[in-house]
Amino acid sequence: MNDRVVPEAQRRRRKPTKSGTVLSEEVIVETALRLLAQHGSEALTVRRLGLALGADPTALYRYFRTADDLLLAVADELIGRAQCGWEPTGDWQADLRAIGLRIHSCYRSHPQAARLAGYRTTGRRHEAAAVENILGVLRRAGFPDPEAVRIYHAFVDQGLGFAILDAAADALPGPARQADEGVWQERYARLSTHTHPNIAATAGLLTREMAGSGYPLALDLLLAAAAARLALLRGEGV
Amino acid sequence: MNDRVVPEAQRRRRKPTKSGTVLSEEVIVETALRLLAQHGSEALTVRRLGLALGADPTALYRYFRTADDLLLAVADELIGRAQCGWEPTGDWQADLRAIGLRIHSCYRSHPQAARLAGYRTTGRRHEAAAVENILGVLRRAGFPDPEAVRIYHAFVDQGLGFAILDAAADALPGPARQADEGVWQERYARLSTHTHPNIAATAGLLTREMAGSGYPLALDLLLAAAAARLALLRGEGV
DNA sequence: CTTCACGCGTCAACGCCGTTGACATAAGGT
DNA sequence: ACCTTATGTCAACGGCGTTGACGCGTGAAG
Repeated sequence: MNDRVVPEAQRRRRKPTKSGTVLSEEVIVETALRLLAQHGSEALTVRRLGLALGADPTALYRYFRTADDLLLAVADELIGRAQCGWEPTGDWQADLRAIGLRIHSCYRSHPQAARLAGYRTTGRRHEAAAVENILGVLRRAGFPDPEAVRIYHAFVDQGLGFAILDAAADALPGPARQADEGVWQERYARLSTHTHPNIAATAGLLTREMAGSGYPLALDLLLAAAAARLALLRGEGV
Repeated sequence: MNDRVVPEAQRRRRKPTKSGTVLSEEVIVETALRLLAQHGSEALTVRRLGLALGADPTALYRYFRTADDLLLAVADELIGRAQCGWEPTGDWQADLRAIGLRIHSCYRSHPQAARLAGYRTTGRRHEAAAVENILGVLRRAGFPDPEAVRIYHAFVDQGLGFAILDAAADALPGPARQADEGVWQERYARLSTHTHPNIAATAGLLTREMAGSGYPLALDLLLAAAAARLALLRGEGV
């Protein structure tokens, strides 16, 4: 049914659910975020969300056309939270590092939303603000416009790519997640020195390294290389 | 049931299905890839795969313990295809660049599969070979083991991250994809100089830049920064 | 203060999904 | 030629998202 949903602005009557709570888009999105944070990504089903809200599961269809729609609303909320309170310091490398890490950690803390919607270009308010901020940092740092735009692209998509990759791993249902993480110990640490000498020689290091995210290092490498380019441009310019 | 699956090596008897086809891991994985390519990522269900194979859906459980297991096999096949035919040249930067671009383009040519399985750690044959190769390139280049492992992690996850990000965008259903791509022209190019000065100043550049992938530049930046680190290590070492 | 339209919570049901256990059958070493 | 057992098939389970019909009670209208 397409016309089940009444736009939030036009809602007039509020009927409490059986258990007494009053529903709204806001309450539902917040409950969904709480559910995800507390009980993992498997917990977000229409039925369980209904249960958590103390309402019939199908009541949600009065607020969102599909479960997908609900997830997009959750994702939108995330973008806002990632940027909330950020201020430029004047040190462009520190600023970009901070922005990158914020996006990454914010997406990872709500992995299934990140996985579903992290690669979309929304064109909405929060996204536009982020683009403006990052471009500003780069141009103020002294990158000429064409270079600023190219680095912007690499920087943003690197952050989103890692965010989606790590979020997707975080969002795996329990058993699969443990299995994937265990591979480094259970399997790679036991490969023969003969067939896989390089893995065998670094097995212990690998197990430890792969437990975390590769993003912080990749981010630093990108920033370092960008700084080298900037120095080169300045050196030639003068 | 855990003991339904007989390891591929030990399989002896082959009984054709009702419709006459003979099953094997290989046939199943290939059919799965075809299904994904032709009918999108939602098309990969046990039941539909069984239908496409002309077999009872549950016959798959003789080959893969769970549907997730099957997905891992698909992921590994993708990794294998990305690597097929690659040979080291001795120039570590060129080698890593080639591997990175291969993974990226291979995943993008199977966007549905990449989106579904690109972030998994399979621990299977092709993945192990890839890990071994990349570690080998880095260690032969002269990176000490701890550094080699860290750079391996950043390099691989950056490649996978961009691959999944770009694949996800490629795999968007037509209208949504055009909408997302159009945002740069339709929306960002029209923002006011006053509220978004940096976007307004670079709008034309942005529209052109965001049409492609940011990966090639990000890859080069990562390799350049890694080379700088290596030079530093060598300088100090001597 | 009454009336009454309709917003929205509820219920039952549909058709998918992955997975299991029991069963049928035919291949192949002996 | 037998007999073990690999492997295809079938029926069934519980969970999922989603829909259509129903009716309660709220808030506006008179």
